[in-house]
Amino acid sequence: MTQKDDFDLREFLPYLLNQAAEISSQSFQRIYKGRYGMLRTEWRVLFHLAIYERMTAKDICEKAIMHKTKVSRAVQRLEQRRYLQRKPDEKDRRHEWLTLTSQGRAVYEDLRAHAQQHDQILMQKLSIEEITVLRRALNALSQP
Amino acid sequence: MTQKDDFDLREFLPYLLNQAAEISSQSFQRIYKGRYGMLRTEWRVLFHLAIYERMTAKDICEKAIMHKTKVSRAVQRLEQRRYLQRKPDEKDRRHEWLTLTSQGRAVYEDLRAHAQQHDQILMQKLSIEEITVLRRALNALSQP
DNA sequence: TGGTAATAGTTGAAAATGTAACTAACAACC
DNA sequence: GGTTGTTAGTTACATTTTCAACTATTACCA
Repeated sequence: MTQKDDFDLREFLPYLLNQAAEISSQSFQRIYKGRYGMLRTEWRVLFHLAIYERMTAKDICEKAIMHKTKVSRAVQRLEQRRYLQRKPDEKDRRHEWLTLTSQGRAVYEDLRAHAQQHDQILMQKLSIEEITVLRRALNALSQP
Repeated sequence: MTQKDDFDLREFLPYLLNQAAEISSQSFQRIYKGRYGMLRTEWRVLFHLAIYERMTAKDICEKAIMHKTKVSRAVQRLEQRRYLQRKPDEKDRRHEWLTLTSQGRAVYEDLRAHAQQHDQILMQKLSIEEITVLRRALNALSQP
């Protein structure tokens, strides 16, 4: 099992990104899954609602770059657990405004604290300068 | 929908990484899926075998950080399409050595060319310096 | 030697995801 | 006003993934 080719997988960005994303997500996953039985789609929706306060499912799709069926199902489950509320828009009843309940906000606060802690640990693997460049680069790559 | 919190999702590494990984994978997916009907797990196994020539499923699990059931199923499908061959180890018949067939190598060559092209496009979003730092950082984050 | 533990890999059922078709509400145009 | 098109969101079904249990083989050790 010795490397042969001139092409190095370790330089192929989609591969590298996926690898890093996978590994750096795992320990955070243990937290939201272990404490609240949540899925990745769910904490993402929860966090968006916490940060933006009031969004439609469509808004979340765009901000989080998630497919609408994923968002739809995540919202359903978060609603079942009473983490969020829906209110149809009076003027355009196709829209539903989503907001967190106080229970949802509490869960967010807890997870956010863990997320920040988790981020600290990740960042210890990098220098300040690397972190800055990394964030900038990831943001650039995230523009479709 | 205005931002409120002091916590910024756009600085949370697992989120950023996931976003960037997702988006930068999509156009490559169109290629391996469109041309060969392959899945992400499958091109990853194919590429590993092309580069390392001869591996067991276990080796692939470790290198690619994939669960053994994913690898097992990807190997099955690649075998069905005659992209790889299995040979049981004579000394320890729990191991199976996997190698690409010439057909598998041809598919790899084709996909590799596209991968490199795809990487070029991604890298146009970044400066040389950013690319260097990004690769280094992603490799660092990929160490569990 | 025999019995237990460990390892490589597979399988089946349950959970999650992707795709496409669907409903309901609104818009636009004649 | 009625027909057609668009948009937000849901649902049904097929495909993938996950999790746990399983087989087969080798290692360990009394």
